Amino acid sequence: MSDLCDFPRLLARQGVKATALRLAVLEVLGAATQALRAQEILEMIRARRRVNKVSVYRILDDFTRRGILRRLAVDDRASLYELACEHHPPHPHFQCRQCGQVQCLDPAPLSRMWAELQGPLGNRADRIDIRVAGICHKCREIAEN
Amino acid sequence: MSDLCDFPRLLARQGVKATALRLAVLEVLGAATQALRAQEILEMIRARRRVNKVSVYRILDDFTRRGILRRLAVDDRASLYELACEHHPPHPHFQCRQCGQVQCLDPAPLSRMWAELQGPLGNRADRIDIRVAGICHKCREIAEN
DNA sequence: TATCCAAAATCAACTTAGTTGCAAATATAA
DNA sequence: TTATATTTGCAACTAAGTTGATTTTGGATA
Ligand SMILES: [Mn+2]
Ligand SMILES: [Mn+2]
Ligand SMILES: [Zn+2]
Ligand SMILES: [Zn+2]
Repeated sequence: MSDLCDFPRLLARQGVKATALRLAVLEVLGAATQALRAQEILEMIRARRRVNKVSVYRILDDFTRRGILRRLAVDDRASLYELACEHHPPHPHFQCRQCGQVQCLDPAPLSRMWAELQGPLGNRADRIDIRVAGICHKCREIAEN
Repeated sequence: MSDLCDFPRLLARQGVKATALRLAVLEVLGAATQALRAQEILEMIRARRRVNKVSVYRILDDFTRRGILRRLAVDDRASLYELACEHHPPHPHFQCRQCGQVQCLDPAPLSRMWAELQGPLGNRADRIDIRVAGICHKCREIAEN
C-alpha cells in the first residue's frame, strides 16, 4: 500500500525496537497493493531471509493490538492484514466471490456511515468494517467471453 | 431469531428434502437470539439427538450457498450463522472487543449505504457486510463498577 | 573488552475449525 | 422386491494459528 511511512520512526513512537523482522513485515505490507494473508507475508519475507512462522504471527498480532495494522476478517479461513498508518485510513473492501480477491475501496462512504452506527444500543463503537461482496471486474470479463 | 418461518415450506421452495437434521439446524437458528457458531449449533442439536459434525457442516455450507443462511466472518476463527429469510433481512452487526458478543443491528443504515457502494470500479456488488466493533453495553457497566 | 540481561526469535508440539473420501443407512422410484 | 439416489456417519486429514519452553541476540554494565 505504498512506502510513504517511515517505519523505524513509526515503531519508535510505539516504543518497540525496530528489529530486522519487524521492519521486514512492515516493508512487505508497505509494498503490497492489497491486504495480505499471514502466509503470503511469511513467504515474501522468506524470499530474502530465514524466518519462523511463529515470529511473524506474533508480530502481526502485536502490531494489530497496537493499531499499527488492521486485521480484516474475510470469508476465507485466513484473515488479511494491511497497514493502518495515516496514509491508509479505514475503508470498505470489495471481495469477489469468484476469485476471492479483496480490493480496497474509497474511504469516503465509510465516514458518512459512521454517524449512523455510532453508539447504538448503548454500545461504544470505535471501528466499522464494511465488506462488499460480488463479482469483480476481471471475473465478469472472463465470464462474458 | 424468531420462529416466523415455515421451515418445511422454505426447504420445499429450494427443492431440498426437509430431513430431520436440516429442520433441526433451522429450528436451532430460528430459536436463537443472535448468530451462532457451527459448534454451538452442533451442541444444541446434540442436546436432543445424535449427530455427526460433518453432516452439520455440510448442511450449513449448502444452506449458505442457497441463501437460506448468511455466514458472518468475524474476528474469531469460527464464523457465525444466521437465518436469511424474509423476516431477517441483511443488517449490520456489533461485536464487542471485550466479550466477543455479536449483536444484530437495525437494517436501515445498511440500505442507505447500499447506493454508495454499488458497483464501484466496475465490480458487480451483491452483498454488503458491515461490522461495527467496540465495547458493548454490558462490558462498559462491568468496567465502570 | 568481557559479561550479563531482557527482549526477540526459534522450535516442536498442540489446538481449533473445518474438509475429504468413502462406507453405511435411508428414502424414493421402478 | 430390487435398483438408484440422497443423506448421514466415520476416520483420517488439512490449514491456520497457538503455546510453552529454549536459544539467540543486541545492547547496557562492569
Ligand atoms: Mn484495505
Ligand atoms: Mn444478524
Ligand atoms: Zn474476481
Ligand atoms: Zn462485551
